[in-house]
Amino acid sequence: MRSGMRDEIARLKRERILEEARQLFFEQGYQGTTLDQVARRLEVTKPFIYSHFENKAALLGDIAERGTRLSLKAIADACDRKGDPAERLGQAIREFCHVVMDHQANIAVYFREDKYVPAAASNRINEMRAEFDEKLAALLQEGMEEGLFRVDDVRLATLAVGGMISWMFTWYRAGGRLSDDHIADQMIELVMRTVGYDTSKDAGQLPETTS
Amino acid sequence: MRSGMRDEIARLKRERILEEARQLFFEQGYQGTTLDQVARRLEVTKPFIYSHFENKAALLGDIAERGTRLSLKAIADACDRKGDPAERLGQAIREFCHVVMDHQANIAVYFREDKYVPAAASNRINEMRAEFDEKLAALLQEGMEEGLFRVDDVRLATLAVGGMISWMFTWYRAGGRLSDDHIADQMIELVMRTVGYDTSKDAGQLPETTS
DNA sequence: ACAGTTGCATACTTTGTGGTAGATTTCAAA
DNA sequence: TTTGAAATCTACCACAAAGTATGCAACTGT
Repeated sequence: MRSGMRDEIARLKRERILEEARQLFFEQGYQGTTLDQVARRLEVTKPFIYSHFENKAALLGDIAERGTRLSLKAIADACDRKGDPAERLGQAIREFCHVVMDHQANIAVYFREDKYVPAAASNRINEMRAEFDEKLAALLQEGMEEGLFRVDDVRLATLAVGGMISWMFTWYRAGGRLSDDHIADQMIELVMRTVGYDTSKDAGQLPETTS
Repeated sequence: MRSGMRDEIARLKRERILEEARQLFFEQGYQGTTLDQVARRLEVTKPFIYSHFENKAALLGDIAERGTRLSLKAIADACDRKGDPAERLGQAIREFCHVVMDHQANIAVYFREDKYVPAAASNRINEMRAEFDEKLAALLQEGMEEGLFRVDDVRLATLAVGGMISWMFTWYRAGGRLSDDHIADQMIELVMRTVGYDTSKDAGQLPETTS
């Protein structure tokens, strides 16, 4: 067996452990979940987990870090793209919405269990969160300077927009009344208004006073 | 000693216990806080707490329930008042903002520790949350019908607005860059835009195309 | 086929903390 | 001052769950 394959298998095992842990932490809380429960779901025993992770908190750290990394990536990718700030903001919100919906458990577990994330992971997460806010704020600022957006306080608007989308992890249910794409479209619309973008400038929208 | 005074003292003691518990739960998490720590802060011992509360979860239940009750009251009071929907929404958001800022620990602890709130309190909380959403949604609906607001989906807009304000518990710091009143004013402005209210109709605002 | 290494289960220890029984103090009323 | 009850402390228990020592089994490479 080539040694690359061992690593691949080890990575797969880690992934499966994280998968079950994330689901149980999401459903029952971090402290409300025992490692024996996680092991039982995987049809293994506790030492199996300990042979792949340092301790229980390491599981939480990985789960939380992934949620943050994906969120940052969604925003960063869209922000760094070409196009006018309105288009880029729309795309950033769309991707962030999908991250929240597709990785709801990661995001929810992180925000709830923040306090128990190991310091090393927590530091990395805080850096990513700072970068997330900076990217988003910079995009709003740019839009302001181009006269596309209008807000009194960019920092506050950033928090408001970020919160509006992040909050989705509390109410989103897969397979609900609305499709994921529809939810994302709607949220984009609401965000655009929040930052004072005049959607009547876009094609296919009725200006307010047409007669 | 009149028996009324005993009750008053008992209530005071309960309040002090809740006060310290709330602060510690907020700072360290519910499971991260021991009852011995709470007792130590009060300069008493554990059985003192048990003579006033059934168990640890009862503390959490009371803390969580209060946060929800105050949030609901803020929205309900403003919604049930007279005035046009825009004024009432503005007032509702203002009061809700102040609840989040003044009772941040209650709100934060509830959202984080949701899973560990006893069933009885949890049921009452869920009823209040449903009422919160209904009141807010009804107000948006009313504003829609009067042509003041414009959103594609009232339910989604309600969640977005509620989330934008609720999320404040994650970033608000007392004594920060902006005053509480200023933050509330700004949030009202952002919410009004989100629901499609045309603020240029208000006095003192410049219409977009004046020349 | 065999040696050596890796991986995991059995079964155990340890510790922290929620919760409690019973002793003791405090205090109002007589 | 005495008394009885309410309030609170001292000291303890029970137990759950994180983490581990030891050994066995299953692969890998020669």
